[in-house]
Amino acid sequence: MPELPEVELVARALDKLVGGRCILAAEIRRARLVAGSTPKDFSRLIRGSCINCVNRRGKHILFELNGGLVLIAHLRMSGRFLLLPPEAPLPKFTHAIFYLDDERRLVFSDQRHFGMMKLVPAAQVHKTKELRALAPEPFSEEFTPQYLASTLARSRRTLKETLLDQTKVTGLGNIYAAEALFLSRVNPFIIAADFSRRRVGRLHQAILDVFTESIAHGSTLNIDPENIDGSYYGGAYEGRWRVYDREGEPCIACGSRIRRLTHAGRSTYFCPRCQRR
DNA sequence: ACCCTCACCTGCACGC
DNA sequence: TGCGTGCAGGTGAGGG
Repeated sequence: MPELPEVELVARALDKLVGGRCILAAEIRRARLVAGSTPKDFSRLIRGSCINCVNRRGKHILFELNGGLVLIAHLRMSGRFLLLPPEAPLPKFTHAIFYLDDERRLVFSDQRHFGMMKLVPAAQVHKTKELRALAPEPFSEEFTPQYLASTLARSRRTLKETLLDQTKVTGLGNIYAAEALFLSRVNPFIIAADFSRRRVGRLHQAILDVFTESIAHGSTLNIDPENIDGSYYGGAYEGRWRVYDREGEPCIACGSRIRRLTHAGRSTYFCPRCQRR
């Protein structure tokens, strides 16, 4: 269920915890986890690799291995990386185990089975179907208000749908899209192409602000790979949502009741007063 | 190129 | 207590 801030924090934590470690062996327990490969081939390919560093692109985690391979992982809704000490039992829904050279195991567990992993040559990473169509990184120089304005101008879908499209803006999910729209006081149901160009700057800034704030506060979820007993919930940023999951509660700005509408198959939370069309 | 629907899974909260 | 229903933070395939 992670969005950009969670994935960023997971990647940073993994970089610190497993950067420099080597993978002695890998065990894939759920075949469909590894896209485009068999568990056997995947394990054979990754065995003996050392992890140079761990990065992020969009919501994908990139393990850069020596030997010219990159492991691309996506957590989707419920995927989680855990670093288990030698005696710790495997969590439920363990789909992959990487045996490291420090006696620990890096485990991928995923209740809803939506997560995926893929090994690709380093030179091909950004040409894979997973990464090649992604929009610019929100914190890159490319992601300017002008970029956002011209992207929105070409979409006939609503702002909310367009913001969730990773080829238009990368990193937003259902929570932070709602938060960014609220913060900039923009109505989620405006057709993107009809959105006033004058207001794009404020929306652009709000996107950066919700990401920055959440990363700084430790995100909404408890994604610490070393917190192997903890629940997924209980992240430091939890409870700081301004509109998400607050249906019927008072708007923090005006006191109106926050509304929830199902839109494009997903819940959209907004303040009917602050976010008028 | 764009946009829509459905599919992938398990668990949990809710109402009866 | 049990059972049915709808919902959950993400994306890709396949169709038009």
